[in-house]
Amino acid sequence: MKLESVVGKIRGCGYKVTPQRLAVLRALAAEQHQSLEEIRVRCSEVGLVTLYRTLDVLSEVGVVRRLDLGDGPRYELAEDHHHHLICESCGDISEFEECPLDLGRLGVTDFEVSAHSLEIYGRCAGCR
Amino acid sequence: MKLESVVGKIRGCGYKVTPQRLAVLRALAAEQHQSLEEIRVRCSEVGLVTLYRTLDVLSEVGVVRRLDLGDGPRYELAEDHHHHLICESCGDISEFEECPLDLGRLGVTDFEVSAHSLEIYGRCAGCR
DNA sequence: TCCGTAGATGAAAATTTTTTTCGGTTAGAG
DNA sequence: CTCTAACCGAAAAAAATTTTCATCTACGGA
Repeated sequence: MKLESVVGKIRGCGYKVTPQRLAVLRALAAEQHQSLEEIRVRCSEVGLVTLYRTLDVLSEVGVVRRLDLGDGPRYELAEDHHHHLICESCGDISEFEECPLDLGRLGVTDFEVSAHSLEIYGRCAGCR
Repeated sequence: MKLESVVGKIRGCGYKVTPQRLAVLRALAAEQHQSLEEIRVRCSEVGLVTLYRTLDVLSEVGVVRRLDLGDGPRYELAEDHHHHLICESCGDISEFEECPLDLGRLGVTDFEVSAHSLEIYGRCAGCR
């Protein structure tokens, strides 16, 4: 993701671009769907409270996506649209881009769809 | 859902059927996707700790499904397969049965799918 | 470039949520 | 009817998240 556009989004919402926010973004760029603790390790220079607040801000701005994959909350950069494959055996999480969703087949009217999330649970190749 | 089959599942996993567990089941039957607090109100005779443990047991047994729809955890009876429509404006949650998923189109091999969850976010009719 | 200020930061404390401990109780198999 | 593994609730502990508050800083405007 272009840092430039992220900075634009942050400023666009009236927030400031601070070293702490950049550090969190850098930490998030290292790996998708990290837990708070994992992120924290990657940017130990940022205080815990600030980390919570920063993730809130980045989520609000649309740069970060908050996930709930069964174990606690996880966070990832919202660069591309993708879904998750979660192995119930080893806990491994992987992504896939193909969206096997046929929204046309969804028999719902009167609802303006803005986003969706799909998680698939099962057993990964290694665990079978 | 047939109470009988639920009791069977609980016993089948080596758990006992207690008045508290039945009370929680009754509370869950009143409405889908309730928060812990909502459930608690509906079965105030069950201690908080027991409520946590009961939800764990019922989830393990497969009678209850734990949801993460953005705000804290929610629970519902796992009677039928369905997905959720979440209104980002008023927070209302509704269900739909039609599963617009074409798993065949999912380009993933080497993964044994056992379940999936799909949530659709947007604005409901009333909020538009 | 310098200033003023709205927004940001971190440490500590407060809250909220969830889990553990433990002594007493009970469902249900035999 | 008995026995015991499984349960229960209250209190305490631990973990997660939010609030408070005094101080600091990003950055728009002079």
